Amino acid sequence: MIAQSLHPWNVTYREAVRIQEKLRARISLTNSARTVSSVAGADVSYSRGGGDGIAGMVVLSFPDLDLMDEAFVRGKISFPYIPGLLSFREAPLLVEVFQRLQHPPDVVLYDGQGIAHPRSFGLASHMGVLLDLPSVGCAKKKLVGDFGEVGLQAGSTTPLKMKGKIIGAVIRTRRGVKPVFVSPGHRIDLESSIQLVLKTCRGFRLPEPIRRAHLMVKKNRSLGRASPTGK
DNA sequence: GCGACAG
DNA sequence: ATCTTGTCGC
Repeated sequence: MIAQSLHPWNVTYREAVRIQEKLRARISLTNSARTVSSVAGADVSYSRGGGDGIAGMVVLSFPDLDLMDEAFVRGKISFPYIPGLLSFREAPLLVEVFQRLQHPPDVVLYDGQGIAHPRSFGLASHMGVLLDLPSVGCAKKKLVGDFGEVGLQAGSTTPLKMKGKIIGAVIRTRRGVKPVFVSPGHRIDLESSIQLVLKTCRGFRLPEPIRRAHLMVKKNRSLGRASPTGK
């Protein structure tokens, strides 16, 4: 159970930034999982206008990537989208959906940044700290940082830097597509983050866990109302 | 003041 | 993210 008092979501921009600056100290960039036998993917989709949304998570075996578990939850989205504060908009529902999983994963891939963030505390890092579970950020666009050309071949990577420090990697997960931006979230290092993303790709731009979560969430949205069990 | 700007 | 038709390519 997550202590509500330590993780308030109804906050102002200033308070949110303050929380990030405080929680960033809890991040660990050392691998904590001896072995990875399951990898989860998370995603959130919104309804038009943005009153509420649906968060979903799928757990796949690793390295086989067979479906082990999945869950989704529909709820209100109160915080607006502000670059740098995405977690205050999506984390509430993501924490809820995570708690509905029957089989917690060894690591979770999030559709957003890890430490490749203005205050080194993107969505993946925030979720990792809240759940105290290894996490990796895999975004479709960069939020911060500079990088050079990325090889055209699948698997090519180039470092993402900010103020001279390597904060992540830009990865071409597939030939002919735009690269993705990977950065460790919590309890994992950059090299392992990169390898995890590459090993979970199955011919698509996005790693399978995130891709499956995205499809699952979007499917349930079209089905209308939420399921009583959320599963 | 002018860009940049996860989902 | 979401709003949207057709279209190019494997």
